[in-house]
Amino acid sequence: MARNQERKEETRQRVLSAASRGFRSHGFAGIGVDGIAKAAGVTSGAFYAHFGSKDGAFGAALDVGLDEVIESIPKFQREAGAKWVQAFADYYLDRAHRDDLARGCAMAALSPEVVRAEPKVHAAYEAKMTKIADLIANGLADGSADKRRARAWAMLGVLIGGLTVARAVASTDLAEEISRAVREAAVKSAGKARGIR
Amino acid sequence: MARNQERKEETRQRVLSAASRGFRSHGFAGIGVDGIAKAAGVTSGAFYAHFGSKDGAFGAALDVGLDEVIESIPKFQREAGAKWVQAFADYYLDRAHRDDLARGCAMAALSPEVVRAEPKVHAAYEAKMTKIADLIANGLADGSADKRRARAWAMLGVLIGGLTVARAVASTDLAEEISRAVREAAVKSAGKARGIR
DNA sequence: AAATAAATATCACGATCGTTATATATCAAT
DNA sequence: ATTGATATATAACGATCGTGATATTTATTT
Repeated sequence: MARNQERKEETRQRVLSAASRGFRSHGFAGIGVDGIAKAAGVTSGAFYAHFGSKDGAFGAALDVGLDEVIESIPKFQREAGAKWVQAFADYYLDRAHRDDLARGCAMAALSPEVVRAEPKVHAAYEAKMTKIADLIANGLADGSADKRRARAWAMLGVLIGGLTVARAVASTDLAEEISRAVREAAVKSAGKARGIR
Repeated sequence: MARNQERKEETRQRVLSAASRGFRSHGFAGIGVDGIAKAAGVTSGAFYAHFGSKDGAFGAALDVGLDEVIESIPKFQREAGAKWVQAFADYYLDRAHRDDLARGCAMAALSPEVVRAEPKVHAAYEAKMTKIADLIANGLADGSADKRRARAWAMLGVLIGGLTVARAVASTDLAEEISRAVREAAVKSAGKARGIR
């Protein structure tokens, strides 16, 4: 029985990760259940054994995608100290991240899809995004808690919007120009930062 | 013959405007040709008489959507003078605009779709977005042309990203909190502005 | 080795997908 | 009134959509 559960969990992971990549690359409506299942090396039967519906798989993919952000922020705050905002912005607008839509940040790839999603997804998104903003605010110095969270939203906004525009333009040169401008603005919007040990 | 062309142009406008609303509301893959045609009160036959393909209709919708922005920026610069950035940001994050995805800003609704589009669409997007950034930069004071355009990209980024996040959260209260933060950050990122007469 | 349970595959459903070919309706010009 | 052109509608194509029912394979227990 143990081997069985292991196998099932492994398949679940493969389907979930294929769903994450698929939804980020093609949007919710841009890929089908069969396409996700095929990318995971299974059929739609296995898909429905693990996730009750396409919406369910999207919710799960969104959850793990935002959890990745929730885990990554404190990591930057620990490793880069008071310069963590600059480090995070550098990573966020880096060419490697810009070019990797399938594995890139869930906030940028999935937020536009959440806009059109059912209420339950909005609620889950709100909970995770609030957590992310609070983690960021906790790594900022000076000002009241409210002001720091406002700066966190500003930083998130410019990173997400900037990455989207940089990805949408045609030329690498312009994408680089936008990336430079957005990195600088993110650091400025966040204001004084502080490392977390 | 004149009456015929008039009718045709009128139908074209109805289909184009239905396509604009449909793509903004549901994304490129989220609505079909039949759905757009039905919303315009015609059938897919008429759709294909005016636009050779679904991609063609998306390109046209993107064009007119970004042209709306290109026309609106100088209007704000004329009417609100040196406070035009604040006025634009206020409008952009206003509840009315947040709640109207179908008729809202094309940059916010369609940029994520352009990311996945064919190269021709990327090129058209780049041309229009460059125009928009230059119009904005022209309404900013101080600094070199390069610096002003960098501030324009920053302002665009935070507005687009901020609106997307505000639209995706569940509660109106949080959407308002984000909107306030983003408005302030947009004005700050743009720096000193100047009206255009 | 046989029986049971669980995981995955197969198949089929009606609906909709984007697109093309053809038919019908509407118009201007004769 | 009739012709010719043009705008739109109808119908059909194969493909894919999301999902449920059922069959088959695989693993565990007796």
